[in-house]
Amino acid sequence: MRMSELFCHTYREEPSEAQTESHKYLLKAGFIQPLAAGIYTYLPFAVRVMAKIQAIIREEMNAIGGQEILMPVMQPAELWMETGRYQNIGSELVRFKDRAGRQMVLAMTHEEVVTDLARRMIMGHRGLPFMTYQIQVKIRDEPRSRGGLIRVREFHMKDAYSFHRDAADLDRYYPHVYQAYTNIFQRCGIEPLVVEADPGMMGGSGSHEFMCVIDSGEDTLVKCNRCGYAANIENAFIRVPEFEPDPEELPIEEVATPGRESIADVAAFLSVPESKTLKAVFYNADGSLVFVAIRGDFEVNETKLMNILGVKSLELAEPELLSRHGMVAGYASPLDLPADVRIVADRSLEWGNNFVAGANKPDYHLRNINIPRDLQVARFEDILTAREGAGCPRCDRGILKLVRGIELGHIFKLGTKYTDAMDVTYLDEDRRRQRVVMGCYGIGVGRLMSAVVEVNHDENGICWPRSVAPFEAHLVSLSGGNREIDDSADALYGELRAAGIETLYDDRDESPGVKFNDADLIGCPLRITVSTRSLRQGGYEMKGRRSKSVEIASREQGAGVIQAYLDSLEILTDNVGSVLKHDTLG
RNA sequence: CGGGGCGUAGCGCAGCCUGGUAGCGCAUCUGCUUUGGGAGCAGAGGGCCGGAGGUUCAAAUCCUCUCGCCCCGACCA
Repeated sequence: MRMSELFCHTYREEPSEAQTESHKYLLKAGFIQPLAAGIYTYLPFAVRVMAKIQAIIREEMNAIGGQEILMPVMQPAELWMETGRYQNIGSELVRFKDRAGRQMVLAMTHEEVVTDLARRMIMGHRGLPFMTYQIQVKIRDEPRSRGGLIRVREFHMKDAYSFHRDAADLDRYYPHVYQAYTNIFQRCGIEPLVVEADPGMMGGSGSHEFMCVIDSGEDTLVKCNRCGYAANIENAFIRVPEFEPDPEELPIEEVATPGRESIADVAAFLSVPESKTLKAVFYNADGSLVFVAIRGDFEVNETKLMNILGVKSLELAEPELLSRHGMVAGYASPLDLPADVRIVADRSLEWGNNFVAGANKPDYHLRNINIPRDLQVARFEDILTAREGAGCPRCDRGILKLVRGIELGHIFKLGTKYTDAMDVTYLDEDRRRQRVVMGCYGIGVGRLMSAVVEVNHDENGICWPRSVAPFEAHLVSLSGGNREIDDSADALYGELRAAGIETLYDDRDESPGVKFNDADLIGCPLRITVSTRSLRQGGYEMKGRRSKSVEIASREQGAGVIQAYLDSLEILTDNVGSVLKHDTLG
């Protein structure tokens, strides 16, 4: 491609709205153009990168028996009512009426349609298992888009769905997807961290997220320093700590704590560690008040709490709701709770005694609250947030570390959530009607492109891995009107194209500085310069974008030596369908 | 949805406090010179100052409302 004809231009100034590196460079180098909040046009460079990512995804999906389909974005709301998600999902699901007044939605994911498809297509056990996938636009009216392509309202997702005769077959298939996902991310130049995750609105029995570990990531992850345990903090557990309770339970005692409302203030005022306090956190869960009791030094994990309560919405209770139930914010007591207030006690309360808690009147706390002496708890739940330095729940001596990451892919064992709701069955060998079991597997394509940039850049621009670079070679001609150099560069461009090397040819009438800076910014893995200097040295200069190593290729050697140099730059992890290739679908 | 910030030329910004002819740099176009790290000179084009009301002789500037964008939080496969 000649840059003089390319529909794209780079920017000299840093775009002001960009906060993350990938957002900055994708805008500055002319890969994307914003249209509205979280909605972007993909320009030629981005389209080329995404096409390469998609090609990798297709290879890996096909290698585990996937068959590509394409499902509609515009869907009748009926299907979503059938699974209940029409009612359960908030306004991020775009709803509208068509001209005939029928209720419609724009697909934020495709479980409903694919499950409907399955019930039309599955006849008997001979038709199982199978896996279909698509690369299709998803529409999610996110409450807050951010980070360039990291969180957007319209994006491309590879979503795959597998259908099985039973859970055991899904269990057998799931590791193949796991492996294919690992291959995909590695081939794009990212070593993923796989974490145990919360299935969220998707439902199902278990899921794994494939994360790109980077400080700018929006998810917090825990990782054991000794064993392989890793989890999204939403779903992370900790080892039960060693704990030495006080030798005896002391009588309850009321103490004045004027103006001390926070755990930190109360603990300091009474000279006790925060772990000797009982923290009361109030939530408005689908409109009703929930009293959460947790040891003062821990934080509530709201994802876990929502799962336990089985509610759709959870937010901190507003003061009015508290007072309506006779509770006093800052001094609330778990004792003598009104009957209509549900209490959820975290298991951290089992790891202590003689707690300090609110007295349920302003400026007073109670010392020496003991469970179950003073407070009967039907059941302790795990609703605490894992923290740095906590013990690993899987091994004896491991310590958890917190890292940040970007969620690139998510795989779910959905089970029968959708096939139950939509009644998808098959006849087995004994002519018994059986429920179909599902898995589903997603990857955000644009987000993956962004993550590749987050991980592969320097202060001058992007350093694309060869596997997904918009072009392999960036040919820079510094002719300055010199006919010999123009001819020489033109000839080389022709040779490279003939040799099948994807080349971006900077034939513009620009100064060397402009061309070199653009080359660094755009980030093709190999830069080739033709200039009076290079010709004097015997040919063309080859410079690796990442390695910055420079070599001269003679004019006679032509494209062959460039191909060889390119091949030497990066060892591709060419592991299509590796490891688990056999014994899969199809 | 709460909190904060910002909307002035394609991009980055100044001007606003203290009302009085809308500016700067880059980019674009023309000409000449220049060509190994964002060139020089000369010239040119480009604006409903986000929008709507209001105050005023006069509004980019002051007031009210509104829309949009960004950030933090809530939310989120």
